Amino acid sequence: MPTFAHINVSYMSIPSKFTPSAIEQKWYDYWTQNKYFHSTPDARKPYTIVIPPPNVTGVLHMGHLMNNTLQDVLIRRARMRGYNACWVPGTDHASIATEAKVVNKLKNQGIDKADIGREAFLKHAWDWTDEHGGIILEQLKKLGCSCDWERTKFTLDEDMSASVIQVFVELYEKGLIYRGYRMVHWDPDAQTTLSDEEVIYEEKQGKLYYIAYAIEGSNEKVVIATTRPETLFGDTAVAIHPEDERYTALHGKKAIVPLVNRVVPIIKDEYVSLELGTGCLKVTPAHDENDKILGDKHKLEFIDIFNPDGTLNHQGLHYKGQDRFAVRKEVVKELEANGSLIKVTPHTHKLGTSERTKAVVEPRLSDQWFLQMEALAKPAIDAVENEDVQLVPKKFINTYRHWMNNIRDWNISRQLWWGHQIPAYYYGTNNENVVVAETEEKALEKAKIASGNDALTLNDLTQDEDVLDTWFSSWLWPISVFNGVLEPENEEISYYYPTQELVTGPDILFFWVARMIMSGYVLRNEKPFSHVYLTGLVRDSQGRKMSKQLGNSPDAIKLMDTYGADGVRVGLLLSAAAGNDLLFDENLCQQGKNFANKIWNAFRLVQSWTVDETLSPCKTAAVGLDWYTSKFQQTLATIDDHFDKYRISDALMATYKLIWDDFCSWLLEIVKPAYGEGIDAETYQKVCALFGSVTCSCKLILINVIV
RNA sequence: GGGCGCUUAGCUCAGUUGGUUCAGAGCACUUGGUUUACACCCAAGGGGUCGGGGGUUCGAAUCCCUCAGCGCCCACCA
Repeated sequence: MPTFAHINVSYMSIPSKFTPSAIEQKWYDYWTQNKYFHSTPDARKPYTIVIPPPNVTGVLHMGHLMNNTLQDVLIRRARMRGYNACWVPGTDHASIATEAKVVNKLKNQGIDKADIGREAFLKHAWDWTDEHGGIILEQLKKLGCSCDWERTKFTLDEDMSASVIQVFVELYEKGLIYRGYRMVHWDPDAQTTLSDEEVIYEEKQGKLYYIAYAIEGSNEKVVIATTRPETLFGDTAVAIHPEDERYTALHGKKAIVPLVNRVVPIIKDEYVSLELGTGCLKVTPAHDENDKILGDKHKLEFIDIFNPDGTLNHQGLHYKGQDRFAVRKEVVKELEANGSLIKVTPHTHKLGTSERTKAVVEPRLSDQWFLQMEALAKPAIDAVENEDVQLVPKKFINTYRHWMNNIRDWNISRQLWWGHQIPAYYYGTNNENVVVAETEEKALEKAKIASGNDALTLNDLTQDEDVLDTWFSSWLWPISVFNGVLEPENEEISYYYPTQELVTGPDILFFWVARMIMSGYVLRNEKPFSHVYLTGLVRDSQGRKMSKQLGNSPDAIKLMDTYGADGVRVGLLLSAAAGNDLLFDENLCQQGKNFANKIWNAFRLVQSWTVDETLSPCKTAAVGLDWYTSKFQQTLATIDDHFDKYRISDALMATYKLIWDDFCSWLLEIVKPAYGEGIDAETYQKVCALFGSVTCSCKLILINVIV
């Protein structure tokens, strides 16, 4: 007896090994023998999908449901068509997000991360991971995802970590990775740098402050406009446009920064706009990217006024130790009191905020590791442009190309502990020399050679404190899960790579997809996947983004309990046009649940019939069967076509109508014997066969249909 | 500021190369039926100047221009 939908939630784990497993072989035989689906000429070739690894301590949300249902449908279809389908699951250590959670947890216990040190902190982080990790994988099983579970990977697994380190070393040796003192995005909450992609610009209503700076040796003043008066402690120049006639009198003069009374030069630079503000600019080289350029050009002093947590350091004088935003208010008051504040006007501007912590990002100068991107981007751009890697839907090609053509070097170091520690080792009296190697021992060898000093010992080496950006491990995912970094020629990677599909959201097109394409070419000179299916965002029925704050995101687990995994899967797929956001409505899950029940009821009906051997084949039924058989073949071709074009919801709708309207409402009604009467053997047999085939087509989507 | 996309029935969306298979689907709705598979059913039905305006064409939801509204991505401007 079959178990069903909302009653029972089960999952099938179908392992795919290099040689087909027994279960797999059984599936394959079943499909080929029954010819419900034509096996393709490519049958038995690998068909691989690597899962976008969810955060290890994460919980299933609507996006996951959508994403993984799609992957499951694709992988089941491949399996049915006779491919050796392999779907690799796994989780991501999510450096910054996980570390933030652990820091918070410790804080609640009155423990400060800095006090306990790296080792003890990592112990806590691993405890946390062991406790919460893997929950999300169990939830995926509940959703019915037929992953190859014994292949499950975690980005901090030993071999995965070794892969990351090796790639770092390789790219460093190729000269693609370098260390540089740059203006980077600093997240004062997480106290780490961020890559450009991790900064989200949000429009904020701010103010523009007009402040008078005195001119040295005169009673004149010059008025500058700024949105950040608190940074005046770091001012080391005032800039004007060389041809600005309003200010020709200032050429060669010096200005006095209020409050600090620092005498700074008035510099001339074309960069200054004649229209904006007052045409006169304060220059804070340490805290603004443009000002840094001016600072370098005019050889200005760089004065860093902030502590890592966003409070002011001793440069902030009497504001030392106070938060930057509190200081802004106080500085404005003080300026007003001494008459330096001329006026304040409202001003909207885009503020950079941290993707993870939402903190306002601070531009900050520091030593960081970078990966040169320009050379890596070239083959990756070509791959997408000539459709060697196909983006579905195509509209994302433009976005992709634009980003890739303007790509900047990737800041890959993070001032965190949870992650892959950078394999760079410093030595020398001031740690001024650096070597990069997979292990401490290898580093020591390199250091000895580089320094010519054979007496160096491990104690003379200090490893870089920083870890790598999480995405620096994710970008290797399709390769590293098959151990393709450490053993580039191994059987598995040669067989499974490149993979066929990547299913993910457009929000990580740059974070992840583009970088995987780049890593594929730089490490293996081959694309990582042939198709990228970009799903839409799941929104609520009013079109709002699902978010914790709004509380409009349904509990994925509860949803499955209410409607069954099948109901939820159908509900999501019904509106799953690629690349379009979908407005999620629970009614669709209800529809999905109804669909599952419809099949269940049809099964009960057929089961209830008793065969009467004395009856000769019914003629009406034969006509019905012929009609339905042809209808079925026709629809099957349509469904296949929809799938080939990634029109998953259309494929589902075609299946839905075939079963509901054609099979149930027409065929079964025609064939159904009158109450109390039996059915002839031939008709019964044919109906059963057709029923088997009809459920085959929905097996892609419904996981529990077993007849 | 630059780029991309969307606007079709009450709702969510299809509509691929412009032409009697182009005005569609599902849900919702209305009416009738059915009470021994399923009220999670069956049948029939109503409902849209395809965002506004202009143009190209024998012919436009489909191509071009323009306006309006919505959304997304990118960008260092005080």
